[in-house]
Amino acid sequence: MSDTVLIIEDDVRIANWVKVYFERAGFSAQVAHDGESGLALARYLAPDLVILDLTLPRLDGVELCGILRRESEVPIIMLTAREAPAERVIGLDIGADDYIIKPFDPDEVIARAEAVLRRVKGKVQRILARGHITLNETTRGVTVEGEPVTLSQAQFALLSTFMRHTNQVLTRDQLISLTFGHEFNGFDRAIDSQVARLRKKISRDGNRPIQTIYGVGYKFVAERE
Amino acid sequence: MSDTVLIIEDDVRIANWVKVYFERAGFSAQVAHDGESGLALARYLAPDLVILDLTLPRLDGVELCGILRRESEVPIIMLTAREAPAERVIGLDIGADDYIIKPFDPDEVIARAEAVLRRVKGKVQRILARGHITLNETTRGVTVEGEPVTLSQAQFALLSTFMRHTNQVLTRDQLISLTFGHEFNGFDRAIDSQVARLRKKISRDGNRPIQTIYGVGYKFVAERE
DNA sequence: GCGGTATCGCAAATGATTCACGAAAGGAGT
DNA sequence: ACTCCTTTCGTGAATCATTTGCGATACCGC
Repeated sequence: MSDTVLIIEDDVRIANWVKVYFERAGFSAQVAHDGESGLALARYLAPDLVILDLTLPRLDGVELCGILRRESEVPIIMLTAREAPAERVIGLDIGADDYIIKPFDPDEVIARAEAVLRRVKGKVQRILARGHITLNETTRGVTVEGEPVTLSQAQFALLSTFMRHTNQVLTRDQLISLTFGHEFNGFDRAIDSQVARLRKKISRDGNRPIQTIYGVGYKFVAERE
Repeated sequence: MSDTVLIIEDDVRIANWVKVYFERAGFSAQVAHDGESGLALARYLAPDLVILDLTLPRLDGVELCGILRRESEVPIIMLTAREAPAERVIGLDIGADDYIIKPFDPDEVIARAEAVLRRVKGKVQRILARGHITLNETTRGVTVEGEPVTLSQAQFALLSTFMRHTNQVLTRDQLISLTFGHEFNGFDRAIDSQVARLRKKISRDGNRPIQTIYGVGYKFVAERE
């Protein structure tokens, strides 16, 4: 399923040029040449991304950006004239996700578009909840029995690995490669320290989520005893 | 009640041409042909909008724009000669709300004028409030526990980014691209300085909204501890 | 009792903060 | 246009804080 892009740009030559590049990159692209038809098309198509020129006939790009923002969450990339910093700020303040200064490299447009799409799509808060522990990957917040706890980077990553493999026994090597990849500078017993520190922070009375499997490794369990 | 427009343009032909279009669009329009009489007329009429040529006899358009800006809030649209990017910046920096490059389509002038008027009149104050901090994007004012504080341009933009992503961890790279776009001249640790300066201004006893996430970045939180 | 595991503390490394300096930009007054 | 003053902001050094690998020792489970 390819993403559809709506390009609103009054200069026909530029519009088609950008369109071709988007299509070549696997997008489905549509073009509008003035603000009003752009708005109409945006409502009709519900595109995944809007490329919006700042200066447009019939309905200004800034205006249009504000309208689109109020009506949907669609990511917007503004095209601005070279050296127009004041308008740039306006464009961003009004809710555009990115902007590109003319004249631009079409490859750059594609790259930015993909970056914005990645960013916006990943905006859904990814929350893991197991038993009395929640882990929010967006806010990087961890909660134990409703209380927030603060974890270091490594501890957070380690807990994330554990929670993604609940009720599964993991050896130290598995923990290391799942959590840190293969760029870990310690021998496998360094994990013990991290597990100890993690345990100290997320264990509560009668609830020790990380169990030791003697001679094998560790297991994260969610149920209370 | 129709809006009155003051057109300050030394080329009599162009001035009248624009005047006719404005009147046809329902505006009441007046014309001045040099800077000094333009200034006098502006003071006398208190127009709702000024169309201002960049190059004027007796009193330069840039000068005039600055004077008008200091004396009132009247929106100003500059008319600039094609291929004068440096002057464009000056025009906007000096406080114009928009600019149009000659030669222009008169319909475009009307459209821009209406857009600017909508923007200025629709004094929808865009205010962000998080905890004890408020940020008014329209007036560019910031308040901490009811007290106004003054921030630099960059600090304001940075705080705005933080407040738009409350409770979300942002890396330095994210902060830079969200706040300044891709035209940032510094390496990523320059953000540290700005965060420090911003913290100094918006932190209060027992309330440090910008948290450090060691090894990751920063997080703006709204709650008190 | 023995090999595996927990706990603790330390020190090195990494990251963050603070401070001051200087360049650059903006503004005021002449 | 020129000068002087102020503000802003990136940079780097010094300082401070946190993290974390690792060893020593005590503790378990089998």
